[in-house]
Amino acid sequence: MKIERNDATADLSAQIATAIRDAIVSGQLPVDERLPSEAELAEEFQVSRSTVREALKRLAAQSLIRTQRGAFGGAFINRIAFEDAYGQHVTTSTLLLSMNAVSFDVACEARFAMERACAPFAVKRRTADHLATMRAEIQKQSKPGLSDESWCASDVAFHRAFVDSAGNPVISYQLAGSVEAMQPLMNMITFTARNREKIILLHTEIANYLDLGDPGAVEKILIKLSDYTKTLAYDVIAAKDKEKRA
Amino acid sequence: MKIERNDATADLSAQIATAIRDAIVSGQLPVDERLPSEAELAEEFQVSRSTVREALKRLAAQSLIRTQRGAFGGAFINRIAFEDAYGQHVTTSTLLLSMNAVSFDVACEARFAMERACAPFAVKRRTADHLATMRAEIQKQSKPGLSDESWCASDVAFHRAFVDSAGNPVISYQLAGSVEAMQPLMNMITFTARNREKIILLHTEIANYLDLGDPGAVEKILIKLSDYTKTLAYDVIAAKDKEKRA
DNA sequence: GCGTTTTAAATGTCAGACTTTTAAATGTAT
DNA sequence: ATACATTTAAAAGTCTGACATTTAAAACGC
Repeated sequence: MKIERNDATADLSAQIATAIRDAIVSGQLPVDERLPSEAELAEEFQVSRSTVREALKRLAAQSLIRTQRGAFGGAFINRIAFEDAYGQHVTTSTLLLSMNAVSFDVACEARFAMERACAPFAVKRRTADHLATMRAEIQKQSKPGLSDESWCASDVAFHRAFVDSAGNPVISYQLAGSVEAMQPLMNMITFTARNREKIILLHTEIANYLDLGDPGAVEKILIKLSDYTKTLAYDVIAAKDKEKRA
Repeated sequence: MKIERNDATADLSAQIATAIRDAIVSGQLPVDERLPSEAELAEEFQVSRSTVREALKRLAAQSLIRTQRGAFGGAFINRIAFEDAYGQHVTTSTLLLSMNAVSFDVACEARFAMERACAPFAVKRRTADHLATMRAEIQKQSKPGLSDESWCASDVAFHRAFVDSAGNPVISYQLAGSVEAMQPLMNMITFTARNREKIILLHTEIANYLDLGDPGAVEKILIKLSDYTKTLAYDVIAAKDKEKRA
């Protein structure tokens, strides 16, 4: 591994983390390879062990390495799992939306545009399992007395099943960021029984057309769902504005 | 902030990082809020300062906080910028593809499916700037003697401009992961002059139809481009297999 | 040969000191 | 009084050295 500390202004631990990260990303360090021990790295980079540890924690936070205690333990290059990547992506996306005043419209547009892109693959590859999951979520959504939060969670689960039915893990991963990150925004909406009824109808139509294998129809319903979601959001925003002025 | 350390098996620094992360993600800590000093956090969580520091470095690695030295410095909740999120997303996606033996087909399908989803918005919102960038990249690609690496970089720049022309930052962010993460895979392909010529033609057509405002045509070209890219990849894989057997 | 114990190597944690940075507070001269 | 220089204190950054804990290999005993 190269000892290249480019940005001399940054903290030592950040420089070291970057150096190791670059080595990992560029493929110089194969998966499951063990890094030198903390003491050895400290010697190599001419810093204290604490500094090395801080660098390693940075890498661990990104799932680039995992550490194992004990003899023959150490820091190992981690094969990043889809699961880990999901989590990070969702966290980042959620914060990105909530902190940057991304409008509901923009987030909604992005999400449904990408969901529509799943339709052609979903009709080809959806399994009975996917359809069953979607229909189970629809059942849940029909239950009276469901809290807004549980409703939204079920909504996410439904859409997740739909996206997964496209049978492409990369698409599922990328979309996790858009679909799940919108949940906090959706949670702001108070869904009336009438709202829910309409959405459940659209969900049912999606499941049905997916079953029938009509991608065009699925896309059309998704557009309707997107439009309706936006309408509901408008009402919430309008109500808030009114409140503010009062 | 709550002192909740759920997973007693994890390292203290990981537990503390999780506790603070949860507080940030759930919105309990507003942007630019200052966290207590390291010494205060150490007291609060009843651990040493080093342990707190390791926790903070983990959060810094995810751009959740930024630290400032000096009096009135400290750790502040960071407003995560699209730029930071881009970088993390690209790093994670790149490793996800390279480490998990995601087939070229799957990655390619995901990428072009999502790029196609941009077409309707791109034709509506593309500016003269976007078109100029795309055409400039096409010019670059026509230069003889361009290295494969430079060629791929320009290819990414072209597609990035196309995606950006959809005028939705969330779409741009999500797609960065798919488009840029494929570059290492694309780099494995050796592009002959003839290959490049064909791709340049398709790029030109995309720019032209974008200019004309025909989303259907753009999508068709993107499908052609996707198919052609897959063909080239097949050849590389076939050649490698042959080499292996020899 | 198999189970147990020992051992050594590694990470995890702690305590305390020192360095550097930074902005506010204070002082000083015009 | 204002502008500039100096001091000061708070905080992160770094280092050193110690000890605790975990773990798998090696040594040992039966």
